[in-house]
Amino acid sequence: MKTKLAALLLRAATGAFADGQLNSSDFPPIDIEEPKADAHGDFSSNFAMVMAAVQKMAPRKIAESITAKLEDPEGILLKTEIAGPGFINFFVRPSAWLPVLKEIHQTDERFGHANIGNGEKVQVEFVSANPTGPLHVGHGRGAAVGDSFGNILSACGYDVQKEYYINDSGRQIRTLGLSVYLRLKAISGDPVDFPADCYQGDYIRELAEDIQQGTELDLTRIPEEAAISRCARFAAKKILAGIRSDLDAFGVHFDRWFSEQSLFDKGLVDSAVAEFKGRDVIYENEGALWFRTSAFGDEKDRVVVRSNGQTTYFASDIAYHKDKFERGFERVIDVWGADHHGYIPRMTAAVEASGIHRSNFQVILVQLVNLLRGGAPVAMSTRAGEFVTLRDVVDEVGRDAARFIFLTRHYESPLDFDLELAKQQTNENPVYYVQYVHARISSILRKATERGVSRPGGNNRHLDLLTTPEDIQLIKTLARFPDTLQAAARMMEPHRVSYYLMDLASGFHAYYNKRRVLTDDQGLTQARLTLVLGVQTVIRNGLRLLGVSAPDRM
RNA sequence: GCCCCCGUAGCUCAGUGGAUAGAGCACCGGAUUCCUAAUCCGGGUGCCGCAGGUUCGAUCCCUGCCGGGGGCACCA
Repeated sequence: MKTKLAALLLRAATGAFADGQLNSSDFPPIDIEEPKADAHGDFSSNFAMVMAAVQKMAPRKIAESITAKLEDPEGILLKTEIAGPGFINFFVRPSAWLPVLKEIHQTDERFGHANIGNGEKVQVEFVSANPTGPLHVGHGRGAAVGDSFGNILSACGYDVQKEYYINDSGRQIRTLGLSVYLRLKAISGDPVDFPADCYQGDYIRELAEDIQQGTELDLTRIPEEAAISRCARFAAKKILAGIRSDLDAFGVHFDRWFSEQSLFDKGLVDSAVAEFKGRDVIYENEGALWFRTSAFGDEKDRVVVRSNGQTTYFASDIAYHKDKFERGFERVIDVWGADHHGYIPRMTAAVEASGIHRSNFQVILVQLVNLLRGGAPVAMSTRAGEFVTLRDVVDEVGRDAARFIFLTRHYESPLDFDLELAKQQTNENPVYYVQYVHARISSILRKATERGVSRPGGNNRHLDLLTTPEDIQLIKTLARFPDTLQAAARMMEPHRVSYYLMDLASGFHAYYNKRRVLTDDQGLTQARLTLVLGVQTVIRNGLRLLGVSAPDRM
């Protein structure tokens, strides 16, 4: 509808210029918006105001010239008005909305999808938690945001790959191995001191018990480094399996799990370092190798190989992101926790040094989650192993509620996640409010079948019986869905879909209380069944993008 | 000290440079012989943190300040 109106405006403006009514044919891009106030019509454009300076004319005067030339061959418009400082307001003929229902019926699960992405290859990397412990609630938020955003991009015509980067190499993994090893020794009675940086959760104890059961070898009696390394590999593998299963339970699936260690195994870290060294982007100072990130906007240079010869995680990250673009992704999006924001300049620098334009690398910084129970903070400490895991949360409040709540805030806002609230089935927990629409409509359909009412196709001839303001209002809301998805994709804001669904749900519930779907009038019943089927389809499509189920009964 | 995010109704939060800034919760009152009451309808709230600037127009963009949270390493 918006694109149609924009085309009409442009044609009218061109006509007005040809007639000498306008001074310039240098027209700005046409922006059509939906006014908040009904009195301002269904759509509105600031076209005339925006070009006032170029035309050297009063905005209202321009608007008059344009609307005078406005043609409406399809009869979409009831009227146009010039209002305020020069807005052109469009009032759409109610029946012009009806074809939307046909479109929903025809495109069904693809309704709302678009092709603004043009098949562009995009990678979304998210979660990527180190396999040193179970996922916590913050990871859950990143998972919900990354997964849903990936879904939305796919729906908008991007060729999306979702990837999880496994930090299965380096210092933290060794610390994990050491933690398990020391716990193992403690279990077998050796006196041990646990260094402060060791992990101490119950899961470490379980891992220690598991590894000893799984082998004939007494790991406390073999050389220490070998034992630690063995513990590390075992523990990382086991924890990663747990992470996969937790994400699976959360409804999050990755196209690829990318191992950091594989970069070393293929020599990609060494070759990246060598390449940048050859180009003098990496240089040596005080025995360490430094990446010249300051030449690309970072505040100072960063170490990639320490003076003891060990590479830093940054070194792997450089090789990893280089590899991403070499795999053909035109755009790479990383979803990180907000505590990593200081890492953005150096990563961007590395990408740019690799010959990629910095705008092709984007980071979504997801703010922290405060876990509450009944308003009181839940104390958590990763090192001490006292925390509520993502799995705990999903088990307690359910996958649907958890996923939806993570997407009811802009990701740049800190989120209070209250476990008690998440379990409540009130309007403060809107996932049920939205799902209830789907269930209610299923119920209407069951009732219709019971009464022997046939289910309408999209082409039913009775749609023009949908004439009440409530009918039209609901269809208008449905018509907004494609725009909502595109805005969510363009602005990288999946929460827009959640808010849209709440809005649609509110519209439907109001409709349900005011109008009957199954009436004595066969034609009207057919028409309204088509309408509520449309609502159900859009709810289902939206929820699917968010990874939330659409139940037929509640 | 430097960097990032936040500051909008009593609370939790939406808000794409546009017109009279919106929801939910909480509070009060009402609606169900009839498709699921996990629902709906009515009732009122705002120096959009403060001060400048850009603009025909700023909650939105820019600068400074105030308040809250997070981050600064040859850690990740």
